[in-house]
Amino acid sequence: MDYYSQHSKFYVAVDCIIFGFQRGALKVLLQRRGFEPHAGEWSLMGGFVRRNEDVDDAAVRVLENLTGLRNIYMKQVGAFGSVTRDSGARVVSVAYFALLDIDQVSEEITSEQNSFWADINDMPQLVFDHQRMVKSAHERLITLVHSRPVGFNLLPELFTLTQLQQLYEAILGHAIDKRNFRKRIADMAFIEKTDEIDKVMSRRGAALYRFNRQTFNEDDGQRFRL
Amino acid sequence: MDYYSQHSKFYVAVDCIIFGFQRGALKVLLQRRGFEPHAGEWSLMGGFVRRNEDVDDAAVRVLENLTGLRNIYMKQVGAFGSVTRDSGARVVSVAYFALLDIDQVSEEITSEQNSFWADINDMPQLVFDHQRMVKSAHERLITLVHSRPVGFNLLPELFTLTQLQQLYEAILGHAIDKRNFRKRIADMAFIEKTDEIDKVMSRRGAALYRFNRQTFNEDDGQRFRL
DNA sequence: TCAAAAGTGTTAAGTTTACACCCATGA
DNA sequence: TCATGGGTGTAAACTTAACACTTTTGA
Repeated sequence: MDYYSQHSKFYVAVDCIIFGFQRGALKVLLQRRGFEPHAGEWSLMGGFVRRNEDVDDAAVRVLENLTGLRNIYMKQVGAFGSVTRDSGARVVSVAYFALLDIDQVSEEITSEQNSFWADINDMPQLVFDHQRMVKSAHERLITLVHSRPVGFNLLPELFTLTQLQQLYEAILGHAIDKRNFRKRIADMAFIEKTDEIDKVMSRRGAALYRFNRQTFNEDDGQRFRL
Repeated sequence: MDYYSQHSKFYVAVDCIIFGFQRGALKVLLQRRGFEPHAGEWSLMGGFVRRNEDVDDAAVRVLENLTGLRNIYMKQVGAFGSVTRDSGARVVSVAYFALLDIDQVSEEITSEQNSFWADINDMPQLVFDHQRMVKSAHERLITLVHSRPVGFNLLPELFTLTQLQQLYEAILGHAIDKRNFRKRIADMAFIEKTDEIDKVMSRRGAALYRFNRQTFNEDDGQRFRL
């Protein structure tokens, strides 16, 4: 008997905090829990880690199952390991957050999954410690967003400056001065104005912009800061 | 058979990145691994989570076992869950970092534990993914230190401004202008000058300061930023 | 008396904030 | 023609960065 086998084993799960942005609001994808205890209540999207699966890969798998999307920006939030966190069994859960373009998730798939996009400021009660997970994930997102160009993951490829500003206002939870915001954006060469015009949000039309990741990576001096 | 029991179980471990500060250098406490595989090689201080133990509590327990200290500042770094990370068995490990005053750890206990304080810039090779854990922990520490008064955990209760500056230089990895540094410190009412004088580091003697956590918490306007 | 660390201000550059009006368009 | 969202610049306040010499003491 080796040294390892004298120790206890645990279920290991992943839970995903899936962020989206819609009509000026930051949203989180929630799902009705499908098994006891607390079947039918709202929870994050989760799943158990498999025997031969990296924990990170389990999160990717769960996300793909529930949204149909791959290659999504994900980051680990941390492990939640209280003895009593899951009343059904001892489960250590690793939380991940994902940032995606809400329009890429078909309504078909969300209704099939019994899931819906809750406003982060108006969420139903969640099972177990999922509320805490959301809070941690949101805090991480706020920190991240100040120094890394991750917000673009929540927008379509082409977006207007108004959308971008509303996105940051939603994440940070406070208003931003329009002129100052646009000045800062103008200084970032990797946020490129395209020739396209969005006519959906205004009669006048707004220029559409694109985040150029390559320019961002290449231009050594490029930094994102808000 | 309930829904949980169809899933796999895993060993869950904690690994501690224990930071200390000594003679101008940021240090990490390493230990010779006591069991196979890789027995005798350098590793972080770790241990397995017990059946009825919170993961956070396991980290506290491991730290206390290996340093004799309690009530130490600790924060989770994250879970490391690659299938192949531990060649002995499938182990999901949750890393934590701790900040403590190196002088509080007796040399007796470190020699008994086969451990030593490695300079963060000159560490031996570590087993498994422990090097990555140290890197993540250090990055987290750098981020944290910019906005939270956590550095004091690495110093004795009374410290000189030179010590404090050297600490920040060691954590951040770059030199800081002495006058600018001292100006910023002077603006923080919660870093109090005491009547004590340190005569160890200089003939002239340097004023000893103290971090007053209460003042920091109470004074609502107080913010720490470096 | 000298070596070693402690202590101390000013200025210029850069960054951040506050703030209000005209523009283009479709209904 | 008017309602709606798009787009634009300047000045003051504040923050950061650069920089060099004097003090105290024990050996």
